[in-house]
Amino acid sequence: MAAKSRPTSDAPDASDRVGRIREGVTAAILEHRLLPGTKLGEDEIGEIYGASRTLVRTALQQLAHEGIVSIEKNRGAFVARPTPADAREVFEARRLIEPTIVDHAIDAASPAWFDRLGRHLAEEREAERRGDARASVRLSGEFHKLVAEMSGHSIYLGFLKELIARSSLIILLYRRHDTPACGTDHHAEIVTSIRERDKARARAQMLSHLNEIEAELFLKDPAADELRLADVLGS
Amino acid sequence: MAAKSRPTSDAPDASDRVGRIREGVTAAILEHRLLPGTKLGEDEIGEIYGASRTLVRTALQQLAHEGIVSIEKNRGAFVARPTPADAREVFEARRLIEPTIVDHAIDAASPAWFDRLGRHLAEEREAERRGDARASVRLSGEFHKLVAEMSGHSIYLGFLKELIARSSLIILLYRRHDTPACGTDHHAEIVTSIRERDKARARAQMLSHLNEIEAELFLKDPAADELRLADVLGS
DNA sequence: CGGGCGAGGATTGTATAAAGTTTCGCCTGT
DNA sequence: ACAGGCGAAACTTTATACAATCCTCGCCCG
Repeated sequence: MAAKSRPTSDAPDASDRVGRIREGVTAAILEHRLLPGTKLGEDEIGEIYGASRTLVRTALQQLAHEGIVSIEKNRGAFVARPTPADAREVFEARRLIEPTIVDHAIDAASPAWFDRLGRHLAEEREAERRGDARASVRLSGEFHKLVAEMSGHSIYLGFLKELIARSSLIILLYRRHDTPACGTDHHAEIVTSIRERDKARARAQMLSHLNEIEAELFLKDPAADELRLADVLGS
Repeated sequence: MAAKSRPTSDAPDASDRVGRIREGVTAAILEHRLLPGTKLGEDEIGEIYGASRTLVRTALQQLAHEGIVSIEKNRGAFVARPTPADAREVFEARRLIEPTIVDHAIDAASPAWFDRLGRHLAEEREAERRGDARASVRLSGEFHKLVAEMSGHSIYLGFLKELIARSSLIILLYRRHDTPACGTDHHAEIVTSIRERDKARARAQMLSHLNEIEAELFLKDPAADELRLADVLGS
């Protein structure tokens, strides 16, 4: 009973002010309204949410643990700037974990979950139709979280939340062109496989889905003049 | 950075007081000096470490995120009490991640790492010889963390740290008999496979090692009158 | 005119104090 | 004698004040 089973993706407790701050900042980061490297001043955020610095601080610490905010001692908190190496690690971890998650999700599938999956796909299509790139990225991540919730595996869910948050940041940083269309189709295919309880196909589809997402990225590794400079100075 | 004085879980910066508190409490929990369910009062800990409640609080929040401390609103922090279901999830996650970690460790293996592995095995044998069960459990966990460090995969390392911390708690809660002897041999076998760069064998050995650890546990699931009562009331 | 140096301002880190909530003991009423 | 409620103490939570640190900008010197 260490962790309560929560039906939704995150904690939407209206009374929990720390949670509200965390949610708000997370959403702002994942929807690309806050760019990597942006300073997150404590007073500034506290002013916005009408909260004291104490609460802002705990929220920022939680986000730092999730990997989407980096805290530098005596400097403050900044939106994290994942390196290409980070990106590769994140996607490798996702390729390891998510096929297994789909497996479990199929075991735990029920009509109620099918409903939720269907509704989510509709939401994704709707955002896609509107051309709302921000919502698309957010919903794309939430799809994966939804599958993880289905699996009923709280540890995998926790890990995946972290990976998803970082992934969204990575995608927005390193995406090559604006090609957000293909993702939805993949999701629909995966849902079909889940409905038909075809584990092998679902796993394969999830894997190739992740591979395609990563393939759309431009992970300049030893390139970029600034990066080389920073690397030289850092070593 | 390769040769640190202490290969403990996190950064043991002497100047970082929050880190010291976290290390101290973690060690106390993992060595079974603090039993699950024990209240961790902020004043109490602050007194011990000569720190203000502010610092204690941040340390406890970090430990809560790691899963070895549970914070209940307006109640305080307690040593986490993983359920049998939690235990199964933890070990399943370890069976998924650790074989992959060994794979990467073999890729990154170098003489310096072999040295560290050898020294660690010696430490484990020494603790075993002394019959120091507490040190044995701690070192056993640190072996797995060491392999994860070798892999150079920071995300896997972070995940594994969480899993190891919870595992230690689980083992101390649910172990059947006192059979701490077999672990060390497995570790030595795994190191041998790493030295010989035999990935397949290393993976298999890691997997069976984890299976044996879990097999030594007694995970009473739907038993215990109290548990049933709590379940009924909770739903 | 360029570069080092120091004071000022701003921001974070830490401690302390006020406010709200829970818990435990005690007391009363039946 | 026991159940129920009231009240005080202890704790967590939140806010605010203080101290330390770092960055910026202007000044002085070479």
